[in-house]
Amino acid sequence: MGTEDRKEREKQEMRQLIIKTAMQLFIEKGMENVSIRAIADKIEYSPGSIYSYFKDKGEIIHAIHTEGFEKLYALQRTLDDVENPVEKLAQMGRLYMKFALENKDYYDLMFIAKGVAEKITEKQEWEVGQRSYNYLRDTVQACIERGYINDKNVDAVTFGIWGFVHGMAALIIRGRCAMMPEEFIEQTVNGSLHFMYTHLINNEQSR
Amino acid sequence: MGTEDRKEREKQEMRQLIIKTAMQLFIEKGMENVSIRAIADKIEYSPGSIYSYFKDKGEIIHAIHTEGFEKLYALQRTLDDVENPVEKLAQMGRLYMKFALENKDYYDLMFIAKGVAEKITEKQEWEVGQRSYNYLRDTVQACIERGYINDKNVDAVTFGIWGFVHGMAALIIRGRCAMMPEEFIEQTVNGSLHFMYTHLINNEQSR
DNA sequence: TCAAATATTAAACATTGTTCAATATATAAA
DNA sequence: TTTATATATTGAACAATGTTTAATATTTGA
Repeated sequence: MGTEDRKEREKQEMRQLIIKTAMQLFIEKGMENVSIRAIADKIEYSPGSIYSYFKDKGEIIHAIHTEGFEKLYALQRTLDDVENPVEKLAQMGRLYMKFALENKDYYDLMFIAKGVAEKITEKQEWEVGQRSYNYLRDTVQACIERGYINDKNVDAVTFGIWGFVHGMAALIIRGRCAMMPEEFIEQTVNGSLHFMYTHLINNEQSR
Repeated sequence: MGTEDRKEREKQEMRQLIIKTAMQLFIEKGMENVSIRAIADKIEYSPGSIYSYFKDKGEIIHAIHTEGFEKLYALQRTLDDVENPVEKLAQMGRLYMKFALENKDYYDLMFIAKGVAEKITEKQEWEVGQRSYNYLRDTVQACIERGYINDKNVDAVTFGIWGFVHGMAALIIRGRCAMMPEEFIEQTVNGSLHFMYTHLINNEQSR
């Protein structure tokens, strides 16, 4: 009779509205300055109502978190056609930094914020992140197999490279770059990425 | 007549007691689960009293933050006698990771936590961190000057190397390493550090 | 011993996430 | 259409948070 389907659809729409509104407020006022009441106010519902759609605040945050991973993975997949794994790695680095710095709130939630990762290990919900990690790992693996990287420890290299880009992003997002003027950050990051790729990777003739 | 000196000393002792107690509770129950009331309880004072010694909670956190930087800098200075800048860089990397992973709460406060860095830019209180940064930068500079690193952009290289170690530390501390089993983390980090130093640095004969 | 300065307290405030009985609304059967 | 049942929504209440402040103890200097 279709009415149950509609109910379910409306429920999902409401969930989406809450998530969307929460994200708007996150960007506006910063993640920790957004209360359930503020979200409820904005959609003209009572605070208690939110709890018929989400178990708690953490579940809202987790939903946004997952959305972020979808976005990142979609970006990574634009590199599917890049044949040379070194070129792919270089582009992925730039793309990753771009994503982090242009979506600071998403990135924060995904990779920095406290109290988000804990619940994830409970469920097997890391999958959505695992996809992105594997995409990087496969590229590193290809680099090693084709002799571009002289280190057989795929996991160590992958983690190191991830740490490298994440580290810069995290330091910038969490405001730990007081030692350099704001306007130099971008070129410094570019310089660092360049340094990484010219030094970590063997040039063609050496393999 | 000395009584003012004593007053001042007692005030400082009280400040220290509060900081010490706060740190204890931070380690015990995690940074965000420590209330002013809990600290007050533990030292058998009223919550309000804390505010005669610290402007607000942020000032307590900031004091611990500064303590952390003292500890880190002291560690770095143990490398003063290492002549070879490459060796010094390698050791500094290991030492930095060790500090981060053995003092997760300090490290979190110093380099990850939100709401700590903001107040620092207000004052010129970044100095204590700047010292540590310069210590790294000077070492990188020496590496470049002696031809161990083929990149003239000192700041980019320094930031990149810092990002590299910070990134790994931050991912571990904030629980973003679900893709690898707990017991492999240490050896992976060691592998990454090794990868970094064997690839970023020219070997002796090439300079 | 006593007035002035200082330290400490307990109570109050506003804000937070969350719960829950009461109420309104929508649905399915008669 | 009316009625009973299920669902959705509300608003008040709770406990915990950081912080302020008027009242109270305590310490100080004469």
